[in-house]
Amino acid sequence: MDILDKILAGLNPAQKEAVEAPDGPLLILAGPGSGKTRVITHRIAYLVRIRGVNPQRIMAVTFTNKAAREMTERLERLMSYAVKELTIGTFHAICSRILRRDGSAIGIDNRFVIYDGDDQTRLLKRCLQELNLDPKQYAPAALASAISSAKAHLLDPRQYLERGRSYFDEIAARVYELYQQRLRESNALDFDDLLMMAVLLFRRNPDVLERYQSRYLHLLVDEFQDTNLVQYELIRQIGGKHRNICVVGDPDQSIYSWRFADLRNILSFEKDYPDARVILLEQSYRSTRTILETASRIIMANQQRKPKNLWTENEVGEPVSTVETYNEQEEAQFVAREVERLVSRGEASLGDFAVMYRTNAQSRVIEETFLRHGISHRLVAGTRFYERREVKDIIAYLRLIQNPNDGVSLMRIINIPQRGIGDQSQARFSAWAKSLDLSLYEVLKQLAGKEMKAPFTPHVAGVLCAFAGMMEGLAARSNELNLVDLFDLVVERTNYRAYLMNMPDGEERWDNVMELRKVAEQHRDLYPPDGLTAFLEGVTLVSDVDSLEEGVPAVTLITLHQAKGLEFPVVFIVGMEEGLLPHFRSFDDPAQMEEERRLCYVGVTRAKKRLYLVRAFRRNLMGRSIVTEPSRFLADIPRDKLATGSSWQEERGGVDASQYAWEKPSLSAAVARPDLKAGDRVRHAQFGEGVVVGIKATSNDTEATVAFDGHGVKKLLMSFARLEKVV
DNA sequence: GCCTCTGGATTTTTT
DNA sequence: ATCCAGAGGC
Repeated sequence: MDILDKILAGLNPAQKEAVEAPDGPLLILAGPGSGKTRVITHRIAYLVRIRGVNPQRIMAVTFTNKAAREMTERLERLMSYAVKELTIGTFHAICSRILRRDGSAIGIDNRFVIYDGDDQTRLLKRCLQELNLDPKQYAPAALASAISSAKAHLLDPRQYLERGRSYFDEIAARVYELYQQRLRESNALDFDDLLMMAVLLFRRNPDVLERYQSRYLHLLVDEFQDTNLVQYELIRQIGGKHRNICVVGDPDQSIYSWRFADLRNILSFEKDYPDARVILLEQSYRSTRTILETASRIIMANQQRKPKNLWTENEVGEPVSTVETYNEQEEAQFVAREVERLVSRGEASLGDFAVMYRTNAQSRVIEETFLRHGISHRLVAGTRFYERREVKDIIAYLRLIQNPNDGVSLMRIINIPQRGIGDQSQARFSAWAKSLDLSLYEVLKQLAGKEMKAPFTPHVAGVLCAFAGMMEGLAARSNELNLVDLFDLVVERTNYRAYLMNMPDGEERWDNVMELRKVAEQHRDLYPPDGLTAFLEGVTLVSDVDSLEEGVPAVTLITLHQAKGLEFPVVFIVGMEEGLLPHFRSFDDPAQMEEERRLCYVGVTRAKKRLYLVRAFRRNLMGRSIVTEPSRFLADIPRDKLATGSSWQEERGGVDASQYAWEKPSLSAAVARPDLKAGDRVRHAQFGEGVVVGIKATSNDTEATVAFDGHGVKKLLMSFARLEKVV
């Protein structure tokens, strides 16, 4: 078969048009399941194999490493050679590579370390302390977000201050300035720096930019709707010469505005590149017609959007199931039983299922329930592996070896394992370094070399010297040892195992250290310093979805955000409630509310065959059980798409048992008290006497709303609360 | 300096 | 419910 036929085989006309589009800017607006990844990969194959473009001159940017990996794998099947020569990666990974290579032009030492969110918070707290600011008043998280915003908009502290409109902004600008100074001293970059510094590098060094511009003849960007201003600028810079910029995105799936993703980038694109060819991919191959129409109806309610006309040739499929359960335990049980039911009927296998939720906290009940049911599952995220204490400790040692200036890592491990350097000594140590205007490590080194006398007790001074000596020793060996041996040496010298084994969950923690060692083994073959660099970069720039393997026989538990770009035959979206989806935090902001809707849309469109929208009538939030309202998004689903005739519009808030869309989850302990009715007078052990205001039947219990004399209105479960009827 | 206890706050989403 | 910071005891 002819190569071109092979590349175009199975593509629809719009996809073909995108793949074969001539040079010049290209904007592809692609609905969910319309084959956008396919289009990008096939276009790359087309460029290389038909148009004869040197693969070294193509850059493809993805949102996650996983997407990059998948793209690479698909390309290997399509072109079998030269795939390694392509530049494929996330914005962060690509920028990091650029900065390692050329960052020296703006004063960045190529041994820089990358600070993750946790490191960033630690550093921010130190900055707050130094500025005598109260971390309660100025939450590190809020400051981190302000700084992140500044960087995403390419503002330095001064520019940020100029644009500031509040007292908080002023404080934030001051913190930002100090924070940035500390980063620089530590030879460290945070995630946002990677992007911002790359842009600055290009701005200040046209010759460097020119090198990249000339090299990259073609630039392809996935998930374009989630790019922010820096990323947009970066694309503009690198693609500026040849202007063969191909961006693919779906405005309806833009869910990262809190990371300063800006939908206007899509509009800007058409303005900045008026000659851009716009291609719409509207045929969807993923979901059943019912699911696709449900999704369309949900997203249609957004005001700020361009209408589009998604269609599919797929079968109508099963109706969407909306299910209300009593509480989150029952919600989880419903999911578990439904999984069991479909599996036992042979309709699906474990790997086909995904349970999606708005907040990570929701995963817990599901996980516990699955454990009890013996349903194997994999939790995307959980306590993230690379954020675990023991893992970060070892990483901190290795980072410090690579880059002695890394202040955050140094302070992290200076007393781990315990060396008797407590808070007091640590504070004195850093204050002293500051007064000498030396980096922390520099001070340590001089201390060890007896070049200065320290304002510490002899004991503390001795311990610091020993620590310095150990680090020096490790650093000295780092050039001759491969990464794994270095890893082992760090663990051995620090006696880290014994330290962990002293803890109650030491075994488990030690297992994590060994798991990390396995990651290190992947870089064993690299030349010593390169292995360390590659390893450290890898462990910082990974995301949780990256480790998600396909074909594992387990149910996937995942947040709606993480689920973007994935698909599953059977999807459960749990917590379809006001306050969760949409989340409370978006209630007062229409733009945010539209984003919540898009998030819901993303979730719904992940499903190929079956979709369940589940909610709990009661949910435990911050310790207290509260009564929920069905998500407003449910009201937009047409009746005929649902599993039963139940209509949320009519029954909003209603908890009549007959309204269950799916089979009623039945639990034991059903205690109905038909003898009790509104108006009855009752007595409760704690609240005293009151009047029954309402009675509601739930799936397995009865709930009474009682107005107590002097205790206000309470909702009580008849199975738990001992209510006595007062005659 | 370190460990333990208590009270208080705290939960959106993440490269 | 759980995590964290600060206080107080060893």
